[in-house]
Amino acid sequence: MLGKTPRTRIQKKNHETILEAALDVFSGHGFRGATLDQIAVEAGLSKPNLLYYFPSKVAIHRALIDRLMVTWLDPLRELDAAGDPIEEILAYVLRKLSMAREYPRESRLFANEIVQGAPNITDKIDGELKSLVDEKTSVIKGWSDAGRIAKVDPYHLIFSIWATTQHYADFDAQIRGIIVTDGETHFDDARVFLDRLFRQMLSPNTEK
Amino acid sequence: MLGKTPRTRIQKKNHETILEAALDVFSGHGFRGATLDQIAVEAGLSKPNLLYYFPSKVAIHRALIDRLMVTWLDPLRELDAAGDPIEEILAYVLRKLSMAREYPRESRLFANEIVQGAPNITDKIDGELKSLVDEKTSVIKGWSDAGRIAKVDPYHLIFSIWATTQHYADFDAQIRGIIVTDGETHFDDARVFLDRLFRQMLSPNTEK
DNA sequence: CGTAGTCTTGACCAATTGGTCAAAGTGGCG
DNA sequence: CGCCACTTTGACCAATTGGTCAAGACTACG
Repeated sequence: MLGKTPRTRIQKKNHETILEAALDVFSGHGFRGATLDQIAVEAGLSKPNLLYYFPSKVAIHRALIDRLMVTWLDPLRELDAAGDPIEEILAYVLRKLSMAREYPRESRLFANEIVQGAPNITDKIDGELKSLVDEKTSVIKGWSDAGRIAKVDPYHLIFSIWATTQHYADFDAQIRGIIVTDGETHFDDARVFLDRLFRQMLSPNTEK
Repeated sequence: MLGKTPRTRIQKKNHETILEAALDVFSGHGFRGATLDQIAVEAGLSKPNLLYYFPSKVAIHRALIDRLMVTWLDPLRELDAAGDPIEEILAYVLRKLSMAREYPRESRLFANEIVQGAPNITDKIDGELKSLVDEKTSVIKGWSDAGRIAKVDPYHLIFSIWATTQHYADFDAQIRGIIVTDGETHFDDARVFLDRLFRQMLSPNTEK
């Protein structure tokens, strides 16, 4: 049996291979829709071999979620209370948009989980996620109260940033059906659009 | 066997009961995660009885999607080229937000499907959805070109409206974990926030 | 009533799926 | 080389799942 942390090189490599394959399969089919056989094939391993490295299907899923939860929240962590308010928030928007482009599978993994009621990650949502959001919303509220940005509900600001950026990863299939460009130019267009959208709202001078 | 349309009263009733139960189960677990037994229990019918009214699991899912596709696009259809541009778009935002509150299961049904690559509805996306969006974006572009609203990419405007409004239904579990209010006041807050967000962006006078 | 069509279900089936296990490899180190 | 821990897998299992079927129950209608 294996301990919590991989020790040998071969363990490290296969651990990685499995998680990579599992990310593909889980993000594309959801937890229930994914099968160990699919993951095994994708990883180039046999099913029992998978279960030599991870005790169960849920354990693989859990390991994925645990690992991703960290990097997923990084863009928000970097929001700097000491920086220029508007530029800080806009930089956060761009960071999130970049993650949607570069890590769409991770985005969909979370989306799948949350759409179905977040059965396996309620603890993480109520825990680290909530506390981080609480911290950053109070920073934003500080800026708002000081008149450095327009008066906005910081929670809904963050929700709208999440929604608009992750949308490009999570609803990619829909977007590709509507915008038929060959390349991925819509990410550039999205960058321009979202910058404008949030800049307008945050700008404090445009008060009535 | 049954024809395409229910004929007797009892058929009509059970058809309805099944679709209602199926909406619950499919929206909460995705297509693959949902089981006929769950739907049967939820509907208060036996599994073979389900299959008396629908030939297969996919047929139930298909019937749901078909039925919902119509009403789901209604808010966009109502966007009136003859109305006041800004108020038309803002009214559309509110209509979408209302649907997210009143029909969260429908929203999640679509979300589940699209996140996983829209395997069963690509035809509908490339068909009615795309043509409707094309039509309305050209209306918005007309307003934009005429200077009646700010210059914005109409496609990304619609995407951002979809994203921000549906987010309240699809990511409800996350929102509830972060905003701990007892009631559903966050829908009212969202209304205010989104109105402001999009009004600012669309307002033509705030040009540089 | 009776009977023909409609509706319902218990029993059953084949395929899939998560997981087990014992036995067979394989790598590295003295 | 020889040994031992680590790694891999074919065969197997019980549970679940979508779907079938034939027999029974119900309903409407003459």
